[in-house]
Amino acid sequence: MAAKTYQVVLGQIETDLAAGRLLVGGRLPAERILAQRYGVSRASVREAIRVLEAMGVIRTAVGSGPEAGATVIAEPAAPMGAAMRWHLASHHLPVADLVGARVLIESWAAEQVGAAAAAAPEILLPARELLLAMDSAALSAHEFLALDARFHVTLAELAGNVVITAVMTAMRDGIQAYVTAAVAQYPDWAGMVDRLRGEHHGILEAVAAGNGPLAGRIVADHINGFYADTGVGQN
Amino acid sequence: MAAKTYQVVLGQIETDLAAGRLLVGGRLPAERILAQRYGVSRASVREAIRVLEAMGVIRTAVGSGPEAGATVIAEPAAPMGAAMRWHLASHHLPVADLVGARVLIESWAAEQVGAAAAAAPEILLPARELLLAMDSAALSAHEFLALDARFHVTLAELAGNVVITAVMTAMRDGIQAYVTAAVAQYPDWAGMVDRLRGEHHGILEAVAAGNGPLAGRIVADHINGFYADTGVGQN
DNA sequence: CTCTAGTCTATGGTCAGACCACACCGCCGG
DNA sequence: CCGGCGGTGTGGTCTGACCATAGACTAGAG
Repeated sequence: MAAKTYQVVLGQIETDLAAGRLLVGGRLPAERILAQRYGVSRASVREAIRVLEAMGVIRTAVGSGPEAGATVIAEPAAPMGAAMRWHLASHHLPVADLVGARVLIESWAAEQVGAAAAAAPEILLPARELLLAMDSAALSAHEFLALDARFHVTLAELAGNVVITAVMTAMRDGIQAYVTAAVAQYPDWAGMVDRLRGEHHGILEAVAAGNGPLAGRIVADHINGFYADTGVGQN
Repeated sequence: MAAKTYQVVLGQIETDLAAGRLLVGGRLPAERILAQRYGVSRASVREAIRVLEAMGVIRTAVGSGPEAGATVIAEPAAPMGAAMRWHLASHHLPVADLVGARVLIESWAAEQVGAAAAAAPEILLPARELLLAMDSAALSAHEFLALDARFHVTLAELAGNVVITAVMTAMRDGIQAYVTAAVAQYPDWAGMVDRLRGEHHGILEAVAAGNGPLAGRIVADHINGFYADTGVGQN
């Protein structure tokens, strides 16, 4: 199969990226320049740029000045989240499998963080602040869920593995709409919030105590319990 | 931020997909038709189609007949693999993190499969055949690695979680070039192959015996050992 | 001298229309 | 009956134009 024109452009850009000629924070040449340089039409360059954008490799902006143009970024979670959304939409990615993957990844992350927190307890500060914010009574379900999502992603981040963080973020992105929809119909949301708060504190305490395995078990129960009660992933 | 034209098109297609108006195996209308239907230019439709292609949602082919056009597919692993390649290239995704994620996912998968194989041993047949093929002495390093990759992905598939399978496939895709490059410089490839063969059989035996935890441990050692010896991910 | 408003310019965003390459489908002549 | 050959629908690519935006520049007013 002969490479399509836009794939040739992608190959060139990948080479530049790997060789360090393009750095994160730097900018791609203008579309018209790239078209001329590679001897292709601007339309083909634009198709390549669309793919790069979808892959979280660049961000485009119109106008002039240092913020404009195609800037190289590094957002590995974005394409994975988008991919999960698309394949959830096409009904070929069961929500239950996402839940299973979350249990695996988050319980592992909790274990790791438990070990790390024993040596450097201060790393847990961001997570503590999120829990404090979630203890506020005046939160809407939507706000609470947003903080909840950040709490889980933060814990995963603390495990210090970019791949795990990316997958975790991607799953939250993909699943968010389903959670919001399920919660909107949940009869006893106030009670649910109370329980979630308690479980969150349990997780953080276990992690802070350096008890990784316990933290992992609580996380697993926390996630499984939530999805079992709300019915997300049961269809 | 006003939605760009191609994003509008993507939104329409996502709606159709979620509503079941577009099914896997079905075909998108022709680009010219879509352009007319949404009142946009064909270029914008094409940009949307490029994104869908990158997301593993469609496959395009020229010509006429049932195989031509944009066919809806379901390849969630493809975009994740591509994303990992891109972000490995931009040096913002350490190979070591990929290795860590592999250890987590594959050892978990081995545990799961161990439990499942106790009830239905025949599910291991494809994995057995791959090991037999790998025992052939006449394999080049490249061929061996290809079978090795399939063995690992097959084990992950047997765990029956689409997300895990996708992430696993993606990691193999992303890491493949690095492994090939490292192996090409490895001094004692013959010895390495012998060891890998032995470890693979050990994994499969533990799985077949229903000893999930043991299988998980062997898998973890197998992966960590390989990367430690070849030096992949140490830079 | 300073500030403001208007203009310039570089950039991505979008469009229209054309032509090519390809692969099936069906007609028509042998 | 069958084989070649043109029709037709599809994506692939190019050209060239114009619009929208946002920073940079500049001339004029105060």
